[in-house]
Amino acid sequence: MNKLNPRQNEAVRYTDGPLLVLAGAGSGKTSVITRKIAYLIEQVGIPGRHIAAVTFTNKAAREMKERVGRIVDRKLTRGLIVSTFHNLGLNIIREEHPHLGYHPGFSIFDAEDAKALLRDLMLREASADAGDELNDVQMTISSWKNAMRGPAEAYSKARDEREQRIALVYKHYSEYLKAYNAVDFDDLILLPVQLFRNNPEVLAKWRRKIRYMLVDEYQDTNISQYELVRMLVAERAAFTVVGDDDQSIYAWRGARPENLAQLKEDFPSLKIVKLEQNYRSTSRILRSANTVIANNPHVFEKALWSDHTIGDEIRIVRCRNEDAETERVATEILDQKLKQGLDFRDFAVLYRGNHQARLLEMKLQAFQIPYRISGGQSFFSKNEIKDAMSYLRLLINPDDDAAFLRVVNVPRREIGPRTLEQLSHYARARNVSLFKALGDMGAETHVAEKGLDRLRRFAHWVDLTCERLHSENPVPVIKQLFTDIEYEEWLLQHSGTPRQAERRMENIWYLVDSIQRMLDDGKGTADELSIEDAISKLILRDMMEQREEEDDSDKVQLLTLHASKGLEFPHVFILGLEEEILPHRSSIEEGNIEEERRLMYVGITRAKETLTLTYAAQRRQYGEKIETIPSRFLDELPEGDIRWEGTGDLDVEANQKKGKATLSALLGDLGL
DNA sequence: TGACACCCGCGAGTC
DNA sequence: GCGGGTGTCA
Repeated sequence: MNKLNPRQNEAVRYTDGPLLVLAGAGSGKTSVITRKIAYLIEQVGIPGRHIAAVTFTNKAAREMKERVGRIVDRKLTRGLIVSTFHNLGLNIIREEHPHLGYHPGFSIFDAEDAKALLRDLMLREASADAGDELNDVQMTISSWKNAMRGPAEAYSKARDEREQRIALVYKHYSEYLKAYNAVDFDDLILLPVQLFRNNPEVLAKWRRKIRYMLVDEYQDTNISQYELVRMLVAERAAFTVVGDDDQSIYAWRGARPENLAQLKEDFPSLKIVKLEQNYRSTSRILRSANTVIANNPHVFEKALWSDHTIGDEIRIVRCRNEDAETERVATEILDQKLKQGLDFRDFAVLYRGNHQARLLEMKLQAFQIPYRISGGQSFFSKNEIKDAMSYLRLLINPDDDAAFLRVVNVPRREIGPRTLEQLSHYARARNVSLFKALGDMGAETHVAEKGLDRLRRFAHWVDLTCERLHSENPVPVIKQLFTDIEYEEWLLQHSGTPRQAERRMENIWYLVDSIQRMLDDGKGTADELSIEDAISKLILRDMMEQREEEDDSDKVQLLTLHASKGLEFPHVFILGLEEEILPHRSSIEEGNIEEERRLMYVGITRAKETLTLTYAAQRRQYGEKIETIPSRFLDELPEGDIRWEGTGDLDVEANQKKGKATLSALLGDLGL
């Protein structure tokens, strides 16, 4: 899509004031943002280093960066910020850490580290009951942070005893993070906001730096993210935000679609441009999406249209039970692939909950259909990567207790829980990190001589490696580290097969390589990274996707409706169009049907050519068979654009026959 | 440290 | 009904 339509053009060229672009699904919003960056640099004359474009995911940031790189001269994009909110926050914190009381090389606790710390605090302080589940505590603290509420305020505004207890844990949690020279993900946004509030000069400096700001997926911003944007753009209000209130599906993790309407109040001169031409789907698919979403109240009205053909009817397939449902999808994929000469990658199956994928997976395997499940284990949650990252974190910040505890006995150094408990007791009494405690722990402690000895040997080795990391070429030092600890041996002992161990070791080398690449990339430029910078950036980077994209083999895509946002597929199936599934039971109970409807809307608008909705008349749920009720959203579809199938019963056997026939046809096709 | 019994709870998942 | 997490043995 090289030529912009009039509305897109307007969105790109309007730079006189604050701009909100309401971008419907498939209306080319990424094009608008990238073209606008080019326009700002080339036509308006704002140097790239004074422009910041912010997204939510690394993937989106990467894509945008790449697209800008394709249309703008590399020299002109120097210093241009295209990053996630969290990366921008990290850069601000890194540059301003003295104002915040952090030391260089501070650690970033991921959700797991944070959880471990909270678990520890809850056990220790007994300030929270067993009734306060760990996840619940973590979520509550996170939501307070996202709403920019500190521990003191959280305590004073606590509505009940439970919240008071959590506020106390929150207080200790913050203190410990600070003591560990660590921040969590929420802090990456929160700390810059607090910094800007308390230091007008620092804020002024960043306002001078960022002269124009663009925000993608604006409906997904939470309170603190919006505040960050608002503070940075100030009265000058040189910004463009792009969003779609109908695709707001993350309220449960703090997103505030209200921020769209709020913008109009905070910036009365706000101009609004609507992108309503859809370049993705057939008009039947769009009409269906429009009529469904019309059942939601709207602050901003919009209607998608397309000049594509009318396309096939939306099919609603009733199946007898969930077995028949998933089997139907499998056989249909084979059938359509064969009849229409399609590839497996042309199909996507969407569902409300991850568990729905399990049965589907089994059926696809049975029919030997290759598939890819998104949302699987990410690169950074792999154990070996977590180990490696913890070693690196420990090297740049020895006070990082979470990292220390993870690696102190990996591989085995025969430092057991008893020794560690005594060390941690000692550290707690003196309010220092475990590593520091180790440094000045004397013979007066009750730590057994053997344990102490082993701990000291470990500490000595860390110190030594630390020193070398800063005085020598860092990457060979890191490689040496894994040799030192005989990590490969350890993997061999702890993996199922030698092949698996080998693969896991390859992951480690891949990680080391990317550190090398990050250091090389910035060499000699203003973006040159120190080893500390590179490591902390890595914590926020998901390299998994890059790896997967290399392997773009021909597979059916299986994903949740949430994970499908932003993607498109020629042929889409959505499973489980049933009350209590879509809309989800808890949403019905909470009275939050609107977000479920948006989820349905997102699902429908993923489809380019055909859309098939299925439901099971009977489903096993929590062990018992229940008669289901077809989803209310089915009734909201335009009657003229849908076709019901399988309303008669007994289609399971027919399906199975059809499936077998298709399978043998396929095998015949392959000459098997 | 691993094998196994038992119990719980059942939503989506970015950084 | 089942997967995952925890606790308890050897």
